[in-house]
Amino acid sequence: MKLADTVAPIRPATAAFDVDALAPHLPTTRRRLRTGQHLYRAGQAFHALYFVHAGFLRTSLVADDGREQVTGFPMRGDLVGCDAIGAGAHIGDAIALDTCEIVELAYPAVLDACRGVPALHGMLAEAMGAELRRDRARLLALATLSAEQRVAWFLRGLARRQRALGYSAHHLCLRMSRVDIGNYLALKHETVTRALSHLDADGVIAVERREVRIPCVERLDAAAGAGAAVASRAA
Amino acid sequence: MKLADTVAPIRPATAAFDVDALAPHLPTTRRRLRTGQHLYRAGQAFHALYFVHAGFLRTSLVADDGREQVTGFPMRGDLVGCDAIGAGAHIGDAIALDTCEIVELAYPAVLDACRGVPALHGMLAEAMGAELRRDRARLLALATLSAEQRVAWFLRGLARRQRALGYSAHHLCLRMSRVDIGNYLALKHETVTRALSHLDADGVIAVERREVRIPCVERLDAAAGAGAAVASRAA
DNA sequence: GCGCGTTGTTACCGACTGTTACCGGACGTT
DNA sequence: AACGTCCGGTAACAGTCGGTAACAACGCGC
Repeated sequence: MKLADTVAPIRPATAAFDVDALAPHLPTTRRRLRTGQHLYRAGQAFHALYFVHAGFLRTSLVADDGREQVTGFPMRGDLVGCDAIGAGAHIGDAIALDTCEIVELAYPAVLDACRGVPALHGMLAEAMGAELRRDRARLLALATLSAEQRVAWFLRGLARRQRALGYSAHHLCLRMSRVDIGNYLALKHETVTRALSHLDADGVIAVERREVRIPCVERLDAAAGAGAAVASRAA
Repeated sequence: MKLADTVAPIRPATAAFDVDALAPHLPTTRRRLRTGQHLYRAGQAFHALYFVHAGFLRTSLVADDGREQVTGFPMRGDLVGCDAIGAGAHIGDAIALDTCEIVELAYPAVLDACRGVPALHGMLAEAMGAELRRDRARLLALATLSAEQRVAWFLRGLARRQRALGYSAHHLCLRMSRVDIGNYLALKHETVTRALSHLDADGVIAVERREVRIPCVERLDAAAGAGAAVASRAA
């Protein structure tokens, strides 16, 4: 049975990591997570990468003193856990924001599987390269953008990913709390609220709790300011 | 001829990437860069990774509108250019801060070389994983630390890497300008100067232009605050 | 020597964001 | 229904950092 037969296959342009092509060469297991369940926790032994087949997660880096930095919100088509390769243990948590379908790829077995198939050869390295580019685009955004621009940049990124998966880019459902968004963007949750309210007042978006409507994507691009430029290339 | 015969070999604990073990299986070329010369520029076709055998560089991410974000200061033992894997072209500049000895590793040939030798199998993935962890530790530092703590955290990281390479951790020579440090830490150069002056006034360090003495590493750790905790694990 | 550009330092002011506080609503538990 | 908790929104206040400016130190070419 193919991995992606319950829903439409993920288009190559969307997924850096083609788990369907890999599956025949690697024994994979599927896991189902419910909201709030952990995929892994900081300190747990690292023995597998995880491919998100459906659902949304939140990944974080956890410091020794308990401080937490949200590193991303993986969704369908994303590969999770790469930052533990070479470390032996996971350096942060991964928690489900809603019901998730996860494909578990044993490490280092996944290396052998890629090795055996020329077409899959650089796939893992390319997926990790893409993750490096995303991290650095975010660093640039955090370093150069104001609070309001960062929030617009964040919404813009979510909308683009939704659109890449075939959904509408004009309506978002934020699975994460204001605190999570703030942690991701190096802001406090009050500031996130302020920025969302202001963008709403300006007519750029329409916010109601965790529902966001984006009438005009171009206006959101403009609100994200100059930082928008690099995201399109690095995404 | 071995690659590392002009100076002492790099200890395995220091270098995530063991270029000496790889060399017999891959035709490598050496390049020499002088201060100010570019190793690559944003937009150039990506066809090789670069291993720093000696010298210091500055890598950056360049946005479409020309804004630049410094992403790191690679030194002896570091692998440069990984963030271009899968992108086709380099996403930023790499410039020499002094005379550099660079080993050029053709891509994707380096994948084949690793594939042929079991011992080198996950080496590239592990080096990239380490880079991901460094990026995320930096994100945590930028998100949680004050300006002065960030500067202390930066100096502390430099000192640790110097010590790992066998040099003294009590004396640093900053190859990069205040502007570069500020860009790396998401601060303005005046703020970097202020932080350095304040740390000097407190007796934590002694600064004179680009020379920094660190009489007591523990005091620098303390000045870096809580953010110091994660760096040791993620570095 | 001299002028000039670059880099580094310090001071002052103001804007942005963090801090604190309080309130309301949604949700689950007893 | 009553209660507590979590999440979200708003407001007043305070602190940090950026913006600007002026100046000093150094390197460079003439």
